[in-house]
Amino acid sequence: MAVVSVRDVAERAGVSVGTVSNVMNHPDKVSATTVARVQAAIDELGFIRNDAARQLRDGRSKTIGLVVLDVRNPFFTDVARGAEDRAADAGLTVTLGNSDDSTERESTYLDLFEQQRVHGVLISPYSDITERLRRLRQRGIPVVLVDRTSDDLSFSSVSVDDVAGGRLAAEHLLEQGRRRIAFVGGSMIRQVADRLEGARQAVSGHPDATLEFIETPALSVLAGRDAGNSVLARRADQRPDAIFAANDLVAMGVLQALMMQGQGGLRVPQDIALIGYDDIDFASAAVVPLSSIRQPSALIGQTAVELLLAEAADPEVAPSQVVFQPELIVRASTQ
Amino acid sequence: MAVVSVRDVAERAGVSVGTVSNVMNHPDKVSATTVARVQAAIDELGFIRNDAARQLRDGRSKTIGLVVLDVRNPFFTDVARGAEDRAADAGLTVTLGNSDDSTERESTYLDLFEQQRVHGVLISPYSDITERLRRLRQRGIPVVLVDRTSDDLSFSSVSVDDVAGGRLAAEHLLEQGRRRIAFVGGSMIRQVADRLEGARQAVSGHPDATLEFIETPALSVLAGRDAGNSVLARRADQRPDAIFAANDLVAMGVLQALMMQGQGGLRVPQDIALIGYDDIDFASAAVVPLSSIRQPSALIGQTAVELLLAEAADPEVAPSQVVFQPELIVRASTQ
DNA sequence: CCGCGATAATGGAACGATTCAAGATCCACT
DNA sequence: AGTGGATCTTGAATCGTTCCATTATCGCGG
Repeated sequence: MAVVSVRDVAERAGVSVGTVSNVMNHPDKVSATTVARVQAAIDELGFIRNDAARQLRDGRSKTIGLVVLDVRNPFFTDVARGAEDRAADAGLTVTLGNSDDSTERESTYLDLFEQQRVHGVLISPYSDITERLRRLRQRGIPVVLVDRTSDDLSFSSVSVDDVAGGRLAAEHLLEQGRRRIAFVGGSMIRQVADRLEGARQAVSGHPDATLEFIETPALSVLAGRDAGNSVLARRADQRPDAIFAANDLVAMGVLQALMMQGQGGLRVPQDIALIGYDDIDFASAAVVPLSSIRQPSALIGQTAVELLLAEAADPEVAPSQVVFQPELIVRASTQ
Repeated sequence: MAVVSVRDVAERAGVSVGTVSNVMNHPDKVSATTVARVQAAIDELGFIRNDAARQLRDGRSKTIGLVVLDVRNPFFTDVARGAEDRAADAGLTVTLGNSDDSTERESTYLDLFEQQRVHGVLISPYSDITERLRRLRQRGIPVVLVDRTSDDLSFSSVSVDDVAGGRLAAEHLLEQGRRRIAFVGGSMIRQVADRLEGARQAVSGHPDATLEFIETPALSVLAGRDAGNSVLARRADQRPDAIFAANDLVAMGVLQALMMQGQGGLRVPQDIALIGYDDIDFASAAVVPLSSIRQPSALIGQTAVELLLAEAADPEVAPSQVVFQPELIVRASTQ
């Protein structure tokens, strides 16, 4: 009695397998007494449908694949939560994949999702995989870009205006009287480039201000710490008076490095002002509460699922680009 | 040409479907020239196996289900990462479910995993679902408890000695000369009860020390903040001189509440010492770097998958209980 | 030149749920 | 009692893969 199948249930209830299936999927097509009898058999035997068989039949699974750049970044877990909640409303689940700044991992997840014939794919792309995504869609798997717009508008996308966000951050620093700004970040993703571009635009309006780019190998606390230490190691007159970090993880790393040093530590914001990006929960709890650029993370996830469902319902629907505006959150680290 | 199946590949390569299958699963049973020809056909057609069909055939999926109490807690994402990595080595993936202190959600995920005929279930249980888990196993789905021991040792489990952890934390506070200790936490999970019990044991060795239990509705930053505010609202002589928070999220909330208040704020650790639990990455970056009890989170996840694989390979193998020891990490918040 | 063993390749039967056309049953009404 | 129509139920076909028992092929020694 290891596995119970519809056949067993049907036998027990004295009906055909077709009827059992109807009881579960179209109860209106079955008389009340039969429903009751079948239901009883299901309960008695502890029958659980086999998802694989259902999926095989209708060609697609009830799972949405989500590939993010870094699961350890609370911004992405928040996006995932938003997506999960919205998906649950539609009876779907979300499988979370983590590309971790690796083209290979990213590709592996797409393979996996394609094998699983997922209901759709939400992805915050790391490498340029437009062709790959196009193929996915051609095979009937809807794709929605997350936290990124589509270059040629051929995919639906949900994103935040990163250029505007970068501008907001840099303008805020300039308004606080800072003039030697350093942008700390790296990893070749669009978001970072856009934020840097926004900062450039802001700085270009101030002839006496400069913008320096300190590149990091990743967007992590650790990478931020290294960058912070490199700044600390400079001669005092070579240091920036403000740092704009590509995200809050980096900002927190920078902050740790700047302040932890027993003797030669710098003061934030007096010596160096610091602003991050994402406004994760922990930003407000940092050594010095962190100014940041807030993104509506959960909403991004929800919206992405909505666009996905729209495309799944009608593959011919025109792709739509949803762009949210970021918001400046000022805390102690910049004033 | 929407979907390409083995049949199409077979036709293109001029062989039977069985041979195509053999090329993919038992290449040694097929001549080199045929392998090449079939491989070419696969590439040309862009064939991708249908997971549902494979699963249906061999009865179980290549996915491990993991149910955690709170995905937003970095401790659990770290556990998940560890599990994912180890699972990937075995060619398996991990689906992450989030019970969020809800019996219903927990149960929903178990239903889902059972429908998916997952390879196994890793769970950090919220409610008492021993019977449910037993049934899962009876149906051939291995179960391993995570961050929790099995009451009757009938399940394999990977956990950390929470009583010892609680003792470590409280003893440290006592050594720092604190005598009025408050334990802040809640939610009816074992971990919390054990940590409290450990604290009790430590305090009971000091006749002049007291332990108070401040219950919270959840283990979140928000709940911690509320608890912190309630402490702040007390008359000064009614306040504890040390707080042991059930986890770092709660601790960070408490910390925010104690310090944020413009005027009446307290100093940590001078007025109140504070220690958390888990030692998440953000603990060291807090307003006041947080002392904590470290758990080997990624290792827990890895080990859990290993026990799972052992049980999957041989269901008769005796369940084993792996218990790790926690480690005290002292930072500024307690000294 | 036959037959033997080994190696390759084949074809069809599962796996379990769903669907759908066709058949069975029942009831009301003439 | 017979008929029409509505409501239920049935059983076979289907999804795409893997497994396994057969059959085909080949080389080689007798």
